[in-house]
Formats: sequence, C-alpha cells, structure tokens
Amino acid sequence: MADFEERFHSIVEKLKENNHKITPQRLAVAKILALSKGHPSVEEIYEQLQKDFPTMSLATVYRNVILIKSLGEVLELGFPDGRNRYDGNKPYSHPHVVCVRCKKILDWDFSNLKDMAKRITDETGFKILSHRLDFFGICQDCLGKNAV
Amino acid sequence: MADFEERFHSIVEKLKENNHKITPQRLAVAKILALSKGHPSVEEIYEQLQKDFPTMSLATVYRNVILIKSLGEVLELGFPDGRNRYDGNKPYSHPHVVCVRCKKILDWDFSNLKDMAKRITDETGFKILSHRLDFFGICQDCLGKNAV
DNA sequence: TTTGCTGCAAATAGTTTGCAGAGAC
DNA sequence: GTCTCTGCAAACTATTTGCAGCAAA
Repeated sequence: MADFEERFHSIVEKLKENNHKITPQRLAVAKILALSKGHPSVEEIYEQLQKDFPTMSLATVYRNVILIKSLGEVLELGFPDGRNRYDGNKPYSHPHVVCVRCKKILDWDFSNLKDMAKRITDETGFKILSHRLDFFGICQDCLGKNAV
Repeated sequence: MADFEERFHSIVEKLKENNHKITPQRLAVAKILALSKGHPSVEEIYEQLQKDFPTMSLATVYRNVILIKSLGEVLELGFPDGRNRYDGNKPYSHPHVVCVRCKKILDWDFSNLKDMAKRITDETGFKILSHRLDFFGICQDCLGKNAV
C-alpha cells in the first residue's frame, strides 16, 4: 500500500472510531490531506475540490480540516499572513524549508530536536508538547528568475 | 549602557538614517519594542501606551511596528491565531519556548542551526534567509494550576 | 428516525488603508 | 513651508458561526 493510501486509511479509521459520519465531502478533504505533498492551504484544497464538488463550500473545507486536525491526523503550519498550510502526510512536528517567494514548502527530515526538548524541560520546567522549525529562504527555481 | 538602552538607541539611529521623522508615538513604540522581554503583541503595546498617549490609535502602533520591522530592528513571531508577537530585544532569528496556555514566550539561546542552514543549501539549493524554531508546551506556572 | 453534516450568508477579529488635519524638521 | 505622520473610520481577508434543509447510519 502506497504511503498516501496508508495515511488516507488512517484518517478514515480515526473518523469512524470517533463516530464522525463519512460523507463524500469529508472523504475528499481527507484524501487531499493524505496526498498533500505540497502542503496545501484551505483555499487550495477548496479549489481542487471544485471540479468534483462544484457546490461545496469553503466552510465545509474549514470544518473538515479542523476536525481532522483535532484527531491529530494533520499538521497545521500557521503563517502570520493568514495562509495556513496543512501536512496530512506527516502529521507530527518536523522541520520545513519555505520559499518566501513562491511559498513552496519542503519537508526537512532531521532530528536531535528531542534532545533539545528534554534540555528545555530540565532547565525551564516546561512540559514540551510540540515544536516547529522553519527555515525561510528562496528556492532554486525562484533564484533562477529575477521576478518578484 | 543597559542592553535595552542600546537597542533603543539602535532603533532610533536606524529611523534617522532612513529619514523617518521622530515623533513621540514612534519613540514610544520603539522603546517598548526595545524593552520587550515579554514578546508583546501589538495589542499589548497599544495598551501600555494608553496611559501616556490616550488618543493614540492602534493603526499608529501597527504602522510603527511594521516600519521598525522593515528596518530589521524587530523580529516578528507570527502565530496562526492572529496574535503576532514582537521581539525588539533580539531582532534576529532564534529559538523560542511558548506556553500554549498563558502564551508566555521565553527566548532559548542555542545554535547549531547555522550548520543546518548550510546543509539545506547544499542539498536543496535554497538560499536560506532566516529560520524559526518554536517549542510549544505548558510552562511551570500553568502546570501548577489546573485551570484552563 | 435520529443525529450530525452541508451550503449559504452573515458575523468576527486582526490588520490595513484613505483621508483630512497636525506636527516634525 | 513641505512632507510625513497621526487618528479616525471604513475596508479587507481569513476564518468561524447560525440556521434550515439534507444525508449518513
């Protein structure tokens, strides 16, 4: 089973376990989140769904993303400009590399962050729940262009 | 000269260098940002200024924070819930520890992040400009209480 | 049949902007 | 005196919510 199929399955299972109804719209959102190599925004999910569900509303996308997030099956990457991005492929804290021009987001696997979390707990008494590490820069594609 | 006085001075210098007028409101915002041990939000800056500048508007606070940010003299910490926080004390990328209950933010000095940035450039071609590392957890104060 | 979900439209909240008068230099 | 800044109010935008009808189980 491909990686994203596993993720899709896992999200649907969580929905059923928690007695949430399985609607076509909900499944469609779950599928896009499970694929989500590109860390889509709510708007992007909405646009992708327009061809299969022309009457679907943005509110429904928001509600389902929030629901799936509350089940711990998607990672939310909040940005100050109010375009949050979602990662349903790897719904746990991990580093990202973000292009400040085209807004491309890559995963960046790596971790001695666990050790760091332990040190913080020892020194400050914080109980660490999650972390976020983003590197902001300009991707190779954008460096090639001279556009904005 | 105390640390924050140095920062305040540096901000005012940058303002002058770039031909921005020195108004009492602007100075007051700069001073709070320079102090900013607590990583204030725009709202908090506004409230602190109410006693000295009762007629000052939120828009003026926003405009001055944005201006000082554009001069590279304050670090913006954006959060998805739309309560951005500002650090004028250390206006360069550095790790933070955030309490998810009371929203306290501590600085957390540490860095082998430079090495990591270099590795990313080597492997992805990204030109890294800045980074952001946040640890989210519950602080000792909040762990003591059982309240929300 | 019951309960929760959807679509629509209106409400919300942080932030930004247009404009006229005030103030820095 | 000139040009920027400020205060006010309105505009903007992402997100959330109330409600009536609809659909999953």
